[in-house]
Amino acid sequence: MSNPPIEIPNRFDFVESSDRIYSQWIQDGCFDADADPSKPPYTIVIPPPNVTGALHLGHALNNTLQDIQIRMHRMMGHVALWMPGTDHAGIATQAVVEKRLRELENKTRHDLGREQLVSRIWQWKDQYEARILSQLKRLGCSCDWRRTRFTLDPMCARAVRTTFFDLFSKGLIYRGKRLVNWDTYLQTAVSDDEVTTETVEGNFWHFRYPIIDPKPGEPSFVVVATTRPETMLGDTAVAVHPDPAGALNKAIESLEQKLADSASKDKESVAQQLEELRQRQKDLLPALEQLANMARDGRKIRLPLVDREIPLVVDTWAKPDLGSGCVKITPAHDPNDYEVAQRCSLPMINIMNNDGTINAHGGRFQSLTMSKARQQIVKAIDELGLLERTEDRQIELKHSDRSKTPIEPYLADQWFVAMAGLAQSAIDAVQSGKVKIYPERYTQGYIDWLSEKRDWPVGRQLWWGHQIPIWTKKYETPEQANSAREKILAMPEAVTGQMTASIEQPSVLHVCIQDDNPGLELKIQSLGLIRQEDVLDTWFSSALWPHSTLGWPDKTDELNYFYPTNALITSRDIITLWVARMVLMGLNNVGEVPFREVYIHPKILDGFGETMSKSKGNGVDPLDVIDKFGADALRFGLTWLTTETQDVRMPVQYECPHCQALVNQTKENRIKHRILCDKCKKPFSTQWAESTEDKALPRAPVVSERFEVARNFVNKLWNASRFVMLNLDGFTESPIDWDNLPLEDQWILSRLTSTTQMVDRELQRYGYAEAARAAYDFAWDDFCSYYVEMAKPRMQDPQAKPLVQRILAHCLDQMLRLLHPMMPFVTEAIWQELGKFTTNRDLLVPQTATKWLIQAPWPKAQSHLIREDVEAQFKHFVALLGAIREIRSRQNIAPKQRLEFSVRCQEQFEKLLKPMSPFLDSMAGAQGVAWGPAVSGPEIHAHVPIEGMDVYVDLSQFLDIGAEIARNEKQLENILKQISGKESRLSNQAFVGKAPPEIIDKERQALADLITQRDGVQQALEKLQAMKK
RNA sequence: GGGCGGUUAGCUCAGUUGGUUAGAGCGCAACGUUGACAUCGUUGAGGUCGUUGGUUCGAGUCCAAUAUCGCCCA
Repeated sequence: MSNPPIEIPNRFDFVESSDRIYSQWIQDGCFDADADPSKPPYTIVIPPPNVTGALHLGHALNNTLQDIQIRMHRMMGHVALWMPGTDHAGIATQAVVEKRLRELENKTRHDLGREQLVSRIWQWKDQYEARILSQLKRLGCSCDWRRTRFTLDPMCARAVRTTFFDLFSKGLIYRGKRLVNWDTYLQTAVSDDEVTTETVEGNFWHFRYPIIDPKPGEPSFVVVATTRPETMLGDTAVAVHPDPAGALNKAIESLEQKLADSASKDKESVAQQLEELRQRQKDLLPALEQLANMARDGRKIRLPLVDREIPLVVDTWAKPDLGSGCVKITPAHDPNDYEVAQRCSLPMINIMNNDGTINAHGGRFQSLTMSKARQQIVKAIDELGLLERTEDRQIELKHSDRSKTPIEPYLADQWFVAMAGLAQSAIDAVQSGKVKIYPERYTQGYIDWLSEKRDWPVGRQLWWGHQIPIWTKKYETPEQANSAREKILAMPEAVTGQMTASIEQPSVLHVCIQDDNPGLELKIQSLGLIRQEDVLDTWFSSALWPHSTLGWPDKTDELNYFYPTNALITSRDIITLWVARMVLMGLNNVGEVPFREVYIHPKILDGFGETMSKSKGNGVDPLDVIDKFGADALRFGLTWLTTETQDVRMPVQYECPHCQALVNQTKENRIKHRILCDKCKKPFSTQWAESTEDKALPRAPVVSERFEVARNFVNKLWNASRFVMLNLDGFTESPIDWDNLPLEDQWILSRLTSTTQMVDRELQRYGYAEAARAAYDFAWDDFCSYYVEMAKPRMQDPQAKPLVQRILAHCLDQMLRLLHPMMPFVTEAIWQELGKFTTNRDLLVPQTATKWLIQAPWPKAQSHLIREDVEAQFKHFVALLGAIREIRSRQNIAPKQRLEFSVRCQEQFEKLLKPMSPFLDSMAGAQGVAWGPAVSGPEIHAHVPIEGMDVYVDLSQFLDIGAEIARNEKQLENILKQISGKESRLSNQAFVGKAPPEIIDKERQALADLITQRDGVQQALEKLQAMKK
């Protein structure tokens, strides 16, 4: 099979090829993975993207890296399953839909009701899921789409119910009153992980609280300071430190220590703080001591505005070194105060409604928002003459990551998963090495976080998610609750383990039902129990993803074969939220870790080092990049950038839709609705466009020049392949005479083999950039710049041609395989073209090429082909070629002008390089006229000394003496610099005495070479200078 | 406050266990296009490796301090 008369275009048409190839893969079931005990499995579950919105560049990176592993392992002969799907992302998705509802229809979720809103969210989900999956397909992801899952689908729902029931039965799920982070905008609790702290300008208000019946000599009021004055409505105590003198002394001591340790420029401020504390010791301490005594004596305070009697208590939370030394205690609205209340048995008064307004406990401030109440309370306190002073102050304020509004700490009923045992199991899994995290430095954070063993608040006051399968009733007495419980546990459904019940002290009954069972639910409801409205935290269902997608709780063949999965590839911000929870849930449910390895990849930042996000306007849509550069370029570009230590910084540009000029994105223009092109001055719109006028303008895609490297590489590979195929006419499968291969063939096979080793090794250890660079360097430098160039003259020789063809075809074949995981489309397209010429081109493992490259065996390096001696010899050829090219360039000799050179060298160099003359001819337009130890340069020449050789180029026709003198002078200077460096090193007794002998020998040898070179250059210079005169 | 990471050419990044003259791509300069590729080729210019100190015969690499940027946790 050879020589079909076909035209190959000189560009890879990725637009035409990609969709066609992708659907052919699908058609042939190339991505399908079914349990096959005769082969090893390789499994990755996708980190399910949120259906909140479309994918961005970070997802493109994440999924490219997964696809590389999947494609490589598939080629290695594994049954490679990549499990796809999406995540319902409770808060995030509901928030987006609610926001649209408000903007477009001016309605709230309560106007619609639960059912209606959830149905709207399903519509949204359907739309974005489709979009996300099509993005993944355009990226080339080889997921087993038949298995696509969604965290809210019936299969995942069943896993959630089963898990919840199991944990509840084990007593690991409970309800309690806890202080939660309340998002007043979304009206739900959010976890600590969904909260960010920001520094804002605020105030510190100092209030006077009157003391009831002070004894003679005692103050008539205490001063407390607060950044949130409205919370005073819920104050239930004022605290003072039990031992103010001791606490102050301790603070002073630690500052003194700090003063001694700190650098001089910090000393001043530390000294100042110290002075303030000493002053405080003098001025304030006696009063604080007195207050502590008063507290012990049971003195009470009259809380202004609400007119409530509250105690003065002692607690170490009051810091004598801060403010007045006294602190108001609002247990229902501050985490620290909550702890004080528990220690001192104080009542907890909740003053806030779910929507962030003041409730009935706020008296006349009821139904004001917290911020309105703040103003009025400060005013009222001031009018009572109780406002001592107001300070400006920077305060740390928690914000909800979801709604970007300030968090109100709030006492609420909350469902928790008890973490102690579960967390320990997940710690053990990593410490024992059952789960390995790459790069290793992320391990500590994982362990630290789990070690806190904080119970996991799993309830969310949302409508979008898995509703908690618990039915609840509060009884009048514990006895009633208990007898109801016993009645339920005696029901057949409880006896058979479909249902269980527990008591929340003192008299609340909770019934948990395992499966979706409307009949049983009605039965329970008829007993007056009402289902919990809350849904579960999204991460609860995500935590089950590796086994729920494989069919758990059923013992499916898939679960048996594909679990534990091999690798999880994700981003560092969800190591705790997701990775840790998957580990502990996998261990709890299946009894085995969910994956063996976790690879944490870099994040993509914009040109200013900021994370990309839609809300900043600096995000990049992968489809824009794919449209402009092709999916292969996007993938290879991202792979190229995935180094171990660094995040990826990616400056982005708008591509003008009128003239295609690139306009740099800046912090200024990235928030604009319309931008004028720098070049054609015409306006275009951005993602922000709102007015009909702006929207009518064409939108500029946002792209990055950083994909040009990869786009160029795709082109290079395509054209190198094109060259090979255009030269395969008359291809025969003749056997190779391995023992008598020419140097260049041995060399390229050696390079190919090391490259194979490198790519294989690096990809298996997630060294993506290293693998990409190795493949790139081989293809571009070794194969294209040398081997293909040397093949050109050899092709003219009918005797040499068959061998060259075989080696070319072999190298191309192997290169395509190595590059396929990184750039699947172009390599597959070439594979199909190449197959038209020959399907038997693998020199090492004689085999017929598979129909699709995606199914081809992964190359196995045969290390005996690595020939360091050959590679070393080849370097001399490269040096000689470089020397001649350098002279050509310096002397500005026209490319078509041929020239002659001679080489003074040892015989072994002559033997080595003389046979390669044809290559110097074709690659440098130069002909060697004399070789050997006796050679001296022609009368008028340029001279370049290289290792072991003196190269002379006959310049009688071209010599630009000035240029030649300059070149030699520069070279001489360089050589002299090196010589003096070496001489001083070698004359250093310490070096000669202590350095290892091989290093010293190397230095001596290098020095001798340099001296020879120096002499040559000096002679040449003398000659040139004589000619000039 | 604690932890992690970064700082190397104009830009974006590599740099093995310390060992010749610190590399790549882009950008820049010069030359070049009828046979794989101008998304290309050849050649070149460009770096006191954030700062200071230490260990060592020898430090971009190891240690300490420091500056600065980013992220995570409190």
